[in-house]
Formats: sequence, C-alpha cells, structure tokens
Amino acid sequence: MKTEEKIVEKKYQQAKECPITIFMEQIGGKWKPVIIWLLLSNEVMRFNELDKAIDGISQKMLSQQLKDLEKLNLIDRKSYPVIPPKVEYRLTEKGKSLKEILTIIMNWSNQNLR
Amino acid sequence: MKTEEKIVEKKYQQAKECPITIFMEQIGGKWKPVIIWLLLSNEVMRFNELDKAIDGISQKMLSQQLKDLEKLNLIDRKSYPVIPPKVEYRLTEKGKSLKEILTIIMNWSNQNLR
DNA sequence: CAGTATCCCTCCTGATACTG
DNA sequence: CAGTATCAGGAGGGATACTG
Repeated sequence: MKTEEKIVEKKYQQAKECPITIFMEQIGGKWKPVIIWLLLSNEVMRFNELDKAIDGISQKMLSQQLKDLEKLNLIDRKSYPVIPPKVEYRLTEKGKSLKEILTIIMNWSNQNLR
Repeated sequence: MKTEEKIVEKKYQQAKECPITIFMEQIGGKWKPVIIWLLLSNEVMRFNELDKAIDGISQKMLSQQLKDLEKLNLIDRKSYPVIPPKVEYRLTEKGKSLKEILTIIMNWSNQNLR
C-alpha cells in the first residue's frame, strides 16, 4: 500500500537520519559545549585546567566527555611521557568550525532565554 | 583573598549563566528540535499529527515536550471546545526565529557527523 | 597530574491502560 | 481526539577512593 510505505519511509528518515537529532545527541548535553567553548578561547588546556574551569564537573565526566569529543575528531589529545603526566587538549579544525554555531546559539539564547 | 573571589566569580558565570548550556538544556534533547522542525515546515499541526509524524515518541513524552515548549513561548496551543477535541499547535514568532539556528546545525551536522 | 574503579541513586523514558 | 495515570527498567551522573 502506498500510504503505508510513505509512512515507513518518513519514520525511518526521522529516526535515523535527522541531522539535528544526531547533532544534539553527539554535541549537546551538559558538558561538551562548555568544553568546546573553553577550548575556542584558550587554544590549549590541560586536564586539570579544564577540571578547574568547569564548575561542578567530576573527573569521571570530564574524561568521558573528552574521549567522546576525541572520537568525533573534534579535539586532539596530546600526552607527554613525563612525570608527573602532562596532557594537552586542543580543538581540531573540525572542532574550531563549531565556533560559528556556538556563537549564534549564544546570541539567540541571550536574547530569548534566561 | 582576591584569587579566591576570582575563582568563585568564574564558576558562577559558567554554572548559571552559560547561554549555550541553557540553550542545550531547554531546546536540546531528543524531541524538541524535531517538533520545532516539523512545525517550521507544516505551520499548524494537531496532537495526533505530531504523534504520527514523530517516530518512537509516546503520547506522554509528546505532551510533556509540548508543554515545555509552550512555557518557553516557542509554540502556541489552540484548543477548540468541540467533541472530539481538537488542539492545534503552531510556532510563535520566537519559535520561528529558531529556523536559522536549526538550519545551520543541520548543515554542519550533514557535513561533519553521521 | 591525569586519570580509573566502584558504588549508589535519581531521573528520564517507554509501555500500557485509562478518560473527558 | 488529546491527553493523564501508573509502573518499571536502565542509563546517566555524582561522590569517593585509589593508581601509574
């Protein structure tokens, strides 16, 4: 039946392909935008710096979110084999390209939310 | 102590005022962007239409998300006192102003995520 | 310093059934 | 038609302690 096929097709589209949903799942959430935002203005940050700069985050959450962002190729992790350990995080080009979006969201939010 | 005050001030800023975090909390998530996106292209939709159009959503979730969006003044709910009930949802001007953001997110997502 | 490991608990969500 | 009521399950997230 034609109408049924149409519905199925539509549903599939929305469930698996909606790019906005994918974005929200992968970049949204409580911590990822903050991390990206900090790296946009600070260029390079160490784990501890991020930890101190983000209020309320736990080390567990921070390392988890950083891993996620690394997998998405949005940030680069550079580890130095020294004691004590030193690890640097910075944005990739792809990560930097989020600046425009985050800026627009920030402006809209400032004007429309509180 | 000056440095301590600085830290406290910084933390407060990030925790309570970060507009991007506020945006993600209020407009992000699994369903709200989809609802807004549908209303951007369809102008007016009834509860049942939204329910059918959004794959996997439950009535409970749908009504909850619609209430949230209404509170944010992003959508308008118009109820007709007829039997069977008829309720229409449409975007407010504020809601429509999200089109630009969602479009940019969609484009970025299409190019950078999968 | 830069993380893991562990426990614990809340809240989000889905499923189902019901109603004005 | 447009919701609400209720319950259960699981993932997400916090607190704390530990380690290379």
